[in-house]
Amino acid sequence: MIEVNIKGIGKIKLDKEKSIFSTVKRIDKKFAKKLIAAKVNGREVDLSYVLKENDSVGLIKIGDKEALDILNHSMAHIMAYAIKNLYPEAKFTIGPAIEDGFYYDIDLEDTISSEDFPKIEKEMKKIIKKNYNFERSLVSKEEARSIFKDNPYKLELIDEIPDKVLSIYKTGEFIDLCSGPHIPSLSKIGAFKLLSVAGAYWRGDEKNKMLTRVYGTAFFDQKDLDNYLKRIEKAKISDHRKIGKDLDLFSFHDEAPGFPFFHSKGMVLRNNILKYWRQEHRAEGYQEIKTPIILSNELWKTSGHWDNYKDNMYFVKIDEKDFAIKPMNCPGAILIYKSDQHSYRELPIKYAELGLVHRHEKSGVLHGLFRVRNFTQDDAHVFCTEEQMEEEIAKIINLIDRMYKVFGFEYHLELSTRPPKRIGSDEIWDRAENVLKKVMGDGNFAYEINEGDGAFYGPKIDFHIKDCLDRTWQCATIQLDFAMPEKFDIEYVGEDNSKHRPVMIHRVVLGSIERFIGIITEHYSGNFPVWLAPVQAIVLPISEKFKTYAESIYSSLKKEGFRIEIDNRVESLSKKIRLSELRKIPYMIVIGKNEQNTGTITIRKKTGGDMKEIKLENFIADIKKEIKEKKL
RNA sequence: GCCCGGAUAGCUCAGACGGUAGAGCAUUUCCAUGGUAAGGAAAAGGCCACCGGUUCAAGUCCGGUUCCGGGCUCCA
Repeated sequence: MIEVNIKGIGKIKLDKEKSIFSTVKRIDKKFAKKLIAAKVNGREVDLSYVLKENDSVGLIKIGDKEALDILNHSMAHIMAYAIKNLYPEAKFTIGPAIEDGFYYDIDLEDTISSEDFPKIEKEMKKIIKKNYNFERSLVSKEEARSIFKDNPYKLELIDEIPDKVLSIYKTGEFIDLCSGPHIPSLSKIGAFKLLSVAGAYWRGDEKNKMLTRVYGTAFFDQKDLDNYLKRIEKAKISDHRKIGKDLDLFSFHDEAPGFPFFHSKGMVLRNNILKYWRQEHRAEGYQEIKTPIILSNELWKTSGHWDNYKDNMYFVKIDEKDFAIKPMNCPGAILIYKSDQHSYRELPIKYAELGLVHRHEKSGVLHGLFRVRNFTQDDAHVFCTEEQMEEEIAKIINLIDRMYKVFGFEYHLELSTRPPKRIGSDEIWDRAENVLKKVMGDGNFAYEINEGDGAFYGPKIDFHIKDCLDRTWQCATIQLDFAMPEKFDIEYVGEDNSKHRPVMIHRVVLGSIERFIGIITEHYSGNFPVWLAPVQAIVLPISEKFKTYAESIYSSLKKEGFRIEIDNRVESLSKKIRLSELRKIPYMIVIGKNEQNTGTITIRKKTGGDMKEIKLENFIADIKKEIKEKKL
């Protein structure tokens, strides 16, 4: 007689050891059908797991996040099985479940393209029809080595597993090294689809062989797959590269790969963001500066960039002397600090700089405005005393929080600690990391730790924003730096009339203005709030008869400073509305006989429906209020 | 940088087997003077990314280059 505790069911006595599935089935047959796997004493196991005395069991059923992960992981095996059937020489490496799907990395002589997907999917369906089980068995390391003797990747993995006994799973003829668990039956698979194929280095190391990675996704229900595919489609139409082109915001050209061109409508976004940015920074006591783009190599040697950042920098020669195009703004700010003596009374000194930096990025990583080779950082360098730094960091966090709210962003924090390649002593790093931890702790900010990801001169707090494809992007960062002041030997005169070393805080709020514009474009799907919209309203006369009145409305609004257009073309109203909708202009102003007679205008909001005939001055007051409040 | 794929009109895309280019939208003009997401007609618009090769003949086949896309590595 053994006793186990099953969460949601309670303590159960069994007269002999039984599997989880048969135990639950005896109690609730219907419920058992929904089961996918279980967690015994905190470890995920198959439903075939045989219960032991005192086991504490949590059930994983359809609907749980873990269940979907297990399904996807099982699908990776099925896909591998199918690929093995079609490409017998394929060597399999790892095939995990990931967010929204799974992949398998395969060493393959043939190339697979998305055109091969139907063929592979068909083979997968054939396998699923056979309704195999995932048969788990335990083998010794020696047995495992002999089973996978032709697969150097699996052998490498086997050698690294500390356990003496390894688990393998057999599905039909396909055997894979795997800790499991798996779905109890292939009949649980509701729907699946192969999504894409890509290259991936073995173990993510670019020195290793490039493997073929096939991505796919699976769900318990066809409807869930359909919804997922719809979501992907929706993300595609929010893509800032597409919207940027459609709305004439920016462009890229072969003549300057990775260097964005901003069109006049894109500049409206940019200038309005910066206007707001300057307003916030003035209020916070920042002084705006501007430093050169080209600076002597000597400076970059002093700063440590030459040793730590050279591969990402561009260089030029001027009058036989070597110069670098700045990849960061800090040395310039330091030169300004050094151009004068400073007293403790002046601190903190906060230099803000919208600095254009250039960084050489590998060609394969360029990605619209998200990843470019030149960008404008909304940078600032705070020079302060050690006593002031906590307060200053807290102020920066609050500033970032305030500014992100205006755009309606969610974000999370990460603390990046000392990287292998760095300047400054371990004591300095300890101190700096502790200060950042303390400030986040005091402010009750949850954060993750990103081990070894700090800048070469100091640890940092990073703010990550989520975009429409659920990718996260680093925007704001706060970096604490004891090293650079040392290198540049900067100082202030203290209360005691002797010289002291200030601490430097590097920080950006929006990060890169270019990237930020990309992010908000996706965030709003191009439907910018009125304060940002490149065109805020468009006047649409119903016919030529009302041209004069329409033009008078247009010029009144223009005079008020709004970004306004008029569509005077000889086209139907429906067509003009459609085109304005496609251009995502927030307000359409329809002018016809009624409006002319009563001296009013009719407002049509982009969202449709909501139409009203009002007086021009009321509209002006409304829209001014909306702009002032930066209404979302 | 690496793997796979792509590049045809301003935009979105068609173009079997090689025989020198086609649609829709946008643009211009004309007709219709219109009431809330495409009124009708016509015109104009192309070094088919670039360089080379095969061929009587290349948008199409083969090399190479550039750029773009999906990933990997890296990153604001």
